[in-house]
Amino acid sequence: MRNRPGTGHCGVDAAMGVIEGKWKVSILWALGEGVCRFGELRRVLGVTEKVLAGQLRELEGDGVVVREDFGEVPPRVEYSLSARGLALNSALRPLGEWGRELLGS
Amino acid sequence: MRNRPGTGHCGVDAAMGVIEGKWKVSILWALGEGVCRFGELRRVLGVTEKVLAGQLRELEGDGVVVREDFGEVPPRVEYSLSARGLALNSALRPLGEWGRELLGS
DNA sequence: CTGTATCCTAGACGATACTG
DNA sequence: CAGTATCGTCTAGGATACAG
Repeated sequence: MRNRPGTGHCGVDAAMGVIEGKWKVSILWALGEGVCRFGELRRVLGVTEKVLAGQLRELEGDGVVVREDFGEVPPRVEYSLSARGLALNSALRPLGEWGRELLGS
Repeated sequence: MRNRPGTGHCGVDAAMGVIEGKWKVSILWALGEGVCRFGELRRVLGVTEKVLAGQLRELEGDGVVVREDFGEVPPRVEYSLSARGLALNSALRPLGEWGRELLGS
């Protein structure tokens, strides 16, 4: 969903652009628990390789996720949160509390 | 975008469900400035009636926006934020700051 | 194991016309 | 003015197959 309007709340829009994607916040959440391998992430979330790879590429491009390739055979790649990713997770917390209240009402 | 996973960060997911939609946060932002009529909103955002109406219905259904119909002729309808909507706007602020930092880097 | 390449579908969004 | 009704488009996401 590109082409977001820039009505003045630009910061939120920028953040939404980063978060947008069906699995992004789930990935952020999972990586918040600690480093995670591709396949592990895949199993936990229950998402196809193509989609997971895509979301990870975007998160990586936005600098919130770090990809580390160990260049081994068989392949071993680990994903983790960058400092920026950690900050994003924190910024998401109030929203999470708001949502939780919504659920319990 | 329904069918979000429930990996444990359920609150954020619930919130994302409410916010999801190209114009939702813009609407929230605009109404944060004060009460607003349908056409006014439409002009400010530059969105079609159909889409705006849809987004407003959903926000109303989620209890963050209040619709007041004055039953006049010609029609006069005003939209505003509920207490819950105000809280949502506040919960969005940290995310906005995170996004702003992202922009200025 | 960690991806990429194709193909396909649902649904969000937009353009336009119309109504009370 | 504040919508509803139709129709068309576009793309994110899913299924599947294949590759290094």
